[in-house]
Amino acid sequence: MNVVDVAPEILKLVDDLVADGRVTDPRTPKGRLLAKAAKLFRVKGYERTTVRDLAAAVGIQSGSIFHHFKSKEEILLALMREVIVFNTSRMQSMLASSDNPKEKVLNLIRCELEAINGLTGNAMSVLVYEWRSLNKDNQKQILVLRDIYEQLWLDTLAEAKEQGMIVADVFVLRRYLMGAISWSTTWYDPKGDMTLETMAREALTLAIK
Amino acid sequence: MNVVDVAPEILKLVDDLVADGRVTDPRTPKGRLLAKAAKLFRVKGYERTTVRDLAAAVGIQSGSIFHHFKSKEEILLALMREVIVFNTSRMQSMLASSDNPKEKVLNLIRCELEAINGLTGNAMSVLVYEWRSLNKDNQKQILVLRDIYEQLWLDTLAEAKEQGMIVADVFVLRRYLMGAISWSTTWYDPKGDMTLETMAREALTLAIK
Amino acid sequence: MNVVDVAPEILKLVDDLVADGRVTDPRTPKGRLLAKAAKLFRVKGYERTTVRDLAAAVGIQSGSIFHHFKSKEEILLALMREVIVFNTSRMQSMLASSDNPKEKVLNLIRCELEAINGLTGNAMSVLVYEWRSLNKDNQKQILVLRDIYEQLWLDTLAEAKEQGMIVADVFVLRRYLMGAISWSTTWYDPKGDMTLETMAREALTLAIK
Amino acid sequence: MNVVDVAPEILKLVDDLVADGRVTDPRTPKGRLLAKAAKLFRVKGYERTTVRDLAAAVGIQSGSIFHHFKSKEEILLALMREVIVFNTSRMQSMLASSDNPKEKVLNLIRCELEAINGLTGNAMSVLVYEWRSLNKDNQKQILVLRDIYEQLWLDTLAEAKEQGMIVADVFVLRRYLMGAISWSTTWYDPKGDMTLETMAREALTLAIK
DNA sequence: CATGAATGAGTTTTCATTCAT
DNA sequence: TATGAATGAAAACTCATTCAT
Repeated sequence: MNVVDVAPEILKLVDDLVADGRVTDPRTPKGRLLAKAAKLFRVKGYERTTVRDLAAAVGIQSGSIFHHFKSKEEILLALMREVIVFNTSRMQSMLASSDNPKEKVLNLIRCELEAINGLTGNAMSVLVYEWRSLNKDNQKQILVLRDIYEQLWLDTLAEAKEQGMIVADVFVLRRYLMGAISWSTTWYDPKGDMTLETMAREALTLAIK
Repeated sequence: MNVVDVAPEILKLVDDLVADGRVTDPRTPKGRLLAKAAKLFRVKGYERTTVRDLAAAVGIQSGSIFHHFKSKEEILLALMREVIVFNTSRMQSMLASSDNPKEKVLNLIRCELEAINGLTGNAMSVLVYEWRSLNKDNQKQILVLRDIYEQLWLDTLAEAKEQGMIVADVFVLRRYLMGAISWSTTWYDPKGDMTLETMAREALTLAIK
Repeated sequence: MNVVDVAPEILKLVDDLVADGRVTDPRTPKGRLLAKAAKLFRVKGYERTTVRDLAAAVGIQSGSIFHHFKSKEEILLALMREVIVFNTSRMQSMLASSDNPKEKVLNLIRCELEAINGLTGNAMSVLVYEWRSLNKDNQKQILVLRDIYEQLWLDTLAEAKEQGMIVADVFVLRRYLMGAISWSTTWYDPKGDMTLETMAREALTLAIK
Repeated sequence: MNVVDVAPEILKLVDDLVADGRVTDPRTPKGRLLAKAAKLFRVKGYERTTVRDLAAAVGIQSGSIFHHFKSKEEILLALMREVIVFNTSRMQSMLASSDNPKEKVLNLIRCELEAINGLTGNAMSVLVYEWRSLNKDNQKQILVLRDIYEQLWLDTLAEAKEQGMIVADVFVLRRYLMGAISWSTTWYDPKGDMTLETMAREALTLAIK
């Protein structure tokens, strides 16, 4: 939407996923709609965002929304699906870049903080906080994708624990970290003094001493 | 709702607050309505819970709700106000019981985990996740109460930091802890193997080494 | 709606069915809504009649319709259910009044002509011509009731055939008669010269020589 | 649509009418659209059939429909106009083939049963049951054509009555026959045991003893 | 002629809220 | 206080129709 400095490897990742049909091209009308929806759903909440709000945000008529998506819930679903797909891919490539377990955990934390507070922040917040707005079938669909994502975390934490870097229960630790990181969407200000890197290092000390 | 084993000091606290007019007596129709509302708002979400749902849950007609509360949002507001008032009081009395900073932090954690996953769990979840459903004025009202609550945390953490028990930034740490503990509402199962005490000790290791 | 001369035995029948909960009291708001719906659905067609039309016809707001019926289709369903129940009851009592097969057939014809062109004319037309507007489940429900009604016809025609009064195939004859009689809704004018009794006798000659 | 055995005189009739511009050539895209529309309008009803349904059925995009017809209602109108024109022509040539009034009536019945249950069955059903979907002007237009068609019936029945073959009122008889024959679209199964010829002879006994 | 994205007026339905009883 | 019928504004969604390409 804005001309921001997006790292070239991110642009490459998006292009690859668009080419695979796994995410919607953000330059198409449908992609722009998804971006605006993420923002509105995050700020106002899914239920309080009307289809008219969405349409107004992208400059079309409300009826035209349904040319792109069968229903309002389909928008939410697409949003959630694509944000997990993207961040899972991103995390996978980041994990590949290091062998050191501690570095790997730090990378996961960086990645998730970036996901929550960076480019995909709106969609990630929606994923975390609008879960109940999906019907059971759609929840199941997303759950499959989340499980893949979570397994990356659990495997990495287990590796660190084997090496004695972690004493806590891995499962509980992951849940605590998830809550801690997700919640940052409500208070972290990217324009403030603190960098995400500082945040990541603080978070690492929660997990690893 | 059910006859559960509630610690006598809790009952006493409720009675005191009821006497002060700071919380609604849970044995009155209005109190029962608040309890049911907390449950429904948490499970279905505030927006997706209709006034009819609420009325059906307490066995009255939807119109009768408005003899107790001026509007649906008033119910949400009362819920949030009372759950903070109650848990702030509770935390204050717990803090008074110890001088050891580490013990104090542990007590805060215990208290908040208990608040989120125990008797006031429904209302606490609603407080955390339905924030955007309040209008600006009501948000301001609740914010005043939350600030009092949060100050108890910040003061205690600052004390522990002074004594070298904490290296992290106190503000960031508190936010991380808040997210971690709040999020447990989505995964902690009181009927499972893990006790809240175990959870509390795990959480303590996030903060203090 | 209007003060018409309704035969006392009809009023009695309605009262009995109302008392059993099998038909809606036409004097209640819900009953008046059904009557207006029958008229509108017949004249404009079910699909072309909007809920707003219905509401305007009974002098309420469109939203209030849903206080009485869960959906627009529920109105159609109730209409169809009640008109069959009523006319089946009526036919049963008429059949009981004669032993002569020819007289019985004539009575069935009178009854159906009366149903189509008399008091229940609107609802009967809707029953016959708006069938496809019901979903499969609702069609099944009505089919059960229609089968009971049709069996009265088939049994009576079979009796007349046994006595040599009919040569045609009973099944085909019934279908032809049904079409002939139903279609009269499109052309018979109760205010014109021809009486329903004349119509009935003409119809009898189609069946019995 | 399929390669069915169509009598050569029917093909000839169609060709003549196409040459006159009175009916659309069924081999053209427009003609195929009309055929599909007839089917869909009959099965789902005119109102419940969307322009998208029509387009999908003929394998084009919904916008392209409007290159062939100015509006959806124009399709309905063309359908009705052409099916009457065709069946009127057919009836006229059939009437010419006999001098015997009884034979003539039988031929009319055969012709109408064939029209309702044979090749033009879909369009005929639509003509009979979707009447209210035309606006007043279009109704008037079709009415002119129907009157020509009906006059063939009335003249023939009047002739038979003069010869003492019919006792009933000719007008009422025609209406009854029309209803009886039209209704057969709802129950007659061309793949079942009964032939249309059997049906026609049964129908003849309704009219003539 | 064909496409397909967009329109915009219209539809059914929802639901917090009111108020006479 | 309680009821429950009614309100009315707003919601999601539909769909015939248009039009630039």
